[in-house]
Amino acid sequence: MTASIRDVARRAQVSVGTVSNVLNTPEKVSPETRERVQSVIAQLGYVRNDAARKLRNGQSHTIGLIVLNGTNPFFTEIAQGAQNRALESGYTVLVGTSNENVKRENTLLSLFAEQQVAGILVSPTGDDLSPLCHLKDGKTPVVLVDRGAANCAFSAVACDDIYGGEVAAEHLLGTGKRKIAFVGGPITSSQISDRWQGAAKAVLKVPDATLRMIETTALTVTEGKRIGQEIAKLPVEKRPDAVFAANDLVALGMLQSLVFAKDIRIPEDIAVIGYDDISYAEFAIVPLTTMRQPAEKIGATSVELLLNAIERPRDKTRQITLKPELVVRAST
Amino acid sequence: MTASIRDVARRAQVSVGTVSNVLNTPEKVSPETRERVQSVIAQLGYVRNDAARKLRNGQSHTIGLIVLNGTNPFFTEIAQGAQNRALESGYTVLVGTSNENVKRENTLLSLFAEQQVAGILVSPTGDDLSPLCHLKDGKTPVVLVDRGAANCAFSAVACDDIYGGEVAAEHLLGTGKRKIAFVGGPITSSQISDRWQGAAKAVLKVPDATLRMIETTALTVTEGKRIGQEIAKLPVEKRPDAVFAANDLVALGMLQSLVFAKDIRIPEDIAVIGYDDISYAEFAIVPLTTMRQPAEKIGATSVELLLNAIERPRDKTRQITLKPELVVRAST
DNA sequence: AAAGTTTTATGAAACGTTTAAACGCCGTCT
DNA sequence: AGACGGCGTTTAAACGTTTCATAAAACTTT
Repeated sequence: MTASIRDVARRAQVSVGTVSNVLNTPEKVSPETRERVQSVIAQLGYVRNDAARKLRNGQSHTIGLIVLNGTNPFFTEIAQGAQNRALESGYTVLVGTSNENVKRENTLLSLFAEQQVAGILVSPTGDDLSPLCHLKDGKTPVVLVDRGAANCAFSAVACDDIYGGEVAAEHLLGTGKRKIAFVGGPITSSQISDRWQGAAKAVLKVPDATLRMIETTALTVTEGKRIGQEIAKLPVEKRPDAVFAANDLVALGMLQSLVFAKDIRIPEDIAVIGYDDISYAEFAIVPLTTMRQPAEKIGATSVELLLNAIERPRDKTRQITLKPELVVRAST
Repeated sequence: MTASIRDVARRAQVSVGTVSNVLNTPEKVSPETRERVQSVIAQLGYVRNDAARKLRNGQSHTIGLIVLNGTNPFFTEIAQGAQNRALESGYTVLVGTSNENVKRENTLLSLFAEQQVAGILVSPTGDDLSPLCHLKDGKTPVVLVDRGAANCAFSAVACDDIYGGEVAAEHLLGTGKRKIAFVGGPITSSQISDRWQGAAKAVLKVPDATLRMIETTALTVTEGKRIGQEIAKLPVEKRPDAVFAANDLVALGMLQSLVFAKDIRIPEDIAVIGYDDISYAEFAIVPLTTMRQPAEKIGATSVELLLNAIERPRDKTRQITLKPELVVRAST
């Protein structure tokens, strides 16, 4: 149906090998032949068959990326950063969303394996990294995104969530707040538990400060809204005077409920801080104070590490940790 | 390096054909053989080589999607809807972002062609659909997303932007506003010019109402902010009393500038309406009135049409038009 | 028991590309 | 004149599947 390298060869009166050379190593072909072949290629609208190519030389120029949530701007920015960096080196990125679902993550993983991806970028859902180790043994490089590697089995671009949690809590304490609620979950995810730990560390340093955990089932706007409503229903003395939301989505949802509760002013009665600094945090109903994570940079750096691992498989794995940064706005 | 179907065959003491049958048509293989083969597959951790598979039977189960802006939630929702629907039918979606750049769009197009995608979903950047026609002649089905097909060359899932523009403007006029500014651009994009036309239609029906165009270079938050500042700088009598932003991103940016201008109240002095109803519109500093587009449904429907075209190439192309819906919030 | 039918397994060809080795040609050097 | 090297080109094998024609074996029917 579509023109193949053989059709081009016939039409240009050369062998298939020569056409292939025009495509891959043009300097090996004499100028006249090269031009003749190129004009036939244009004429026929020939495009390389990537499947045959991949099959022949065993590796593709595609890398797989698995994010936790395809609609969270934090992750779409990571994806954007990754794609741009990958494109620079002639790689394509296949993006998949696990929705924090281990099964879906594994489906994607085997899909990627079937595609013979050159490497995989993954923000893992659970604590169990064994499917990934399995892949690694099979020689597919893997880089962990937004997650530290417990041991040094993987290269990783981590974000210092303990530090981030600490800074966030310190900021709330610094504005005079003492009854802090941490809203996030499920706590099984290491990002969340790290942020919690960081916050706990900061709170311990202030004698009369307290920290409590309000657990969500997912880090979504809807969950944030729900928790916000519950807090608004509480009698005034039982309410926290500050909320540390585990990400901006949750914070945005909470803001929404709290703002419309009639006896709550933000930040005077309840201050709210989020995490990630998604683009919409700035435009929220009350501009949201948050811990900025350099999402694009995370994506780009991950690709960088992965390309490294692809090209020099014997190199040691590398762990890069990026620090979040406090951005103060009206909500605190 | 990695196990192939031949390794499996040898280990299971059968021919390669049989292994292939176990994989593709298990009912043709006797239960004992099948189990033996399957256990060897598990043992060896064998995964199909998709490249070889594609090569052999000429078609892949991948479809390509090109969106205008990978960070606009409207498009990420379309992508989400498309992926989910595609997954149901065993297809994978390759998502690319053109950033409204014709060159990048063509790069992606040829990338997809090399991947032998089964079909392409595209929200085209310019008015020139000839590269797409070219593809179509090459028998790759193409479906236009968020864009009507001028003639019937393509199937398309369009959104009735003229109607949307009209409803939006009518709403503003209905709240007593008379000096309306349309903020959007570049006007070359058909979505934008349709919305503008719709608005013009509504304004014409009201004798003392005026409509003017303020052109942006891109539909981004940054551009919205800039225009907002310019409007705030204008002397009061020259200001519009209502703004129709061509999408929510622009609206959000404008809101940001206008809210912090000291002598402007929203919606009393200036009302703002957006377009798309991205999830963050609801949580904006002033909850944003907007025209809701059913993004997920657009994605899912597009895939539906595309699968149809893939399976029955001779069928007539179909045009589906979805209508947006007015969502009134505090900004008007 | 022979002929026919169904079930199950095999073997080889083909998909389109890349690549290493081989080849022929021409000019240069001994 | 013969050997040598470069250059440009061709040839053929390989990559891992699927498919289809064929063969062998196991039942059914006369």
